[in-house]
Amino acid sequence: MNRDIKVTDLELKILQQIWTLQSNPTVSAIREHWSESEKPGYTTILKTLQKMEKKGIVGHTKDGKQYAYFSKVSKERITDNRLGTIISRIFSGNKISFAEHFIDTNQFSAAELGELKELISRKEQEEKAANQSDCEGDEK
Amino acid sequence: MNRDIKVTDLELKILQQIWTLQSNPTVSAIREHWSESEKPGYTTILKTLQKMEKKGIVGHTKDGKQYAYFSKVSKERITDNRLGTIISRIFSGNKISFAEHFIDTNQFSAAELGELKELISRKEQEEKAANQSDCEGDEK
DNA sequence: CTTGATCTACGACGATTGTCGTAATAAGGT
DNA sequence: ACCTTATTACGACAATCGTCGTAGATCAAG
Repeated sequence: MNRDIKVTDLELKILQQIWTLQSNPTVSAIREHWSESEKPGYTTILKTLQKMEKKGIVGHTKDGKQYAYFSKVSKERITDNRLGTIISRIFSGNKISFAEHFIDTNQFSAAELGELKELISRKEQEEKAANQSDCEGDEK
Repeated sequence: MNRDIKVTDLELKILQQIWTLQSNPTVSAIREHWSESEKPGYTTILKTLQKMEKKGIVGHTKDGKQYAYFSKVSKERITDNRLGTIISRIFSGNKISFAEHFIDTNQFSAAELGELKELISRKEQEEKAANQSDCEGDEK
């Protein structure tokens, strides 16, 4: 039922504000996150929020006469969808190949490269631990 | 002038075929890469290619009465654009945070994790070498 | 209760996308 | 040269997106 989650550019920007702000923002609060020169009209944001609500991307509660919006999709859902497209369409499904591009084209400092290795090492430990408990628990 | 390179879903699928195929494919060749049940009409592909050409995304040469299309944008351009959006909008510009998500949500085998570490180590060496030669005079 | 200010609801519009149908064109065979 | 067929060109259409203008609803102050 929760199919393809696909959000447009404006929708994504709106979601970004909702995710960033701690509490459920009103239309005006969401709109504050554009620079004055690029701020879309109030009704543009509102209408888009209403469409998003119809699609199940956001919901709202009432606060006086204003609406306070909250997200109904996780960053992870959106990320997975978009990243999945990149990997499958551009890198033919090869995650490693994508990773290579990612490492190569971003300027990472030595410290950041260290962090990345740390991340991977941690993951390796996790998997090792998971395998271990598999052997102990699922015994014959 | 080569601004924002933004391609739609269908355009990206078409590019995928062009990138994948070794030589410049004709419309029919491109169209072959859809499963029979989902294959768009011949003219759908053609028209989209024509629009893409107008936008400078592809070009074509003539081969008898057929056109042979080739890509004018690199996978890297498209990747950077799309990945840039993900990192800036969803991960607030934090590349490491994105990497963490990437590592966590994809099921990497032990071997793949090894490859990833190898990739990073290689990058570390490269940077060290680059710094070295910076000190020697080839500095910019 | 009336008024004014502030929000939301709704409709319209131009641009773009994906989709075809159909017309025009070009090659090749006979 | 003529006809058939494969290919390209063009126009149309519904759906969606971003964008507003404006109408309607709601609340607070007087």
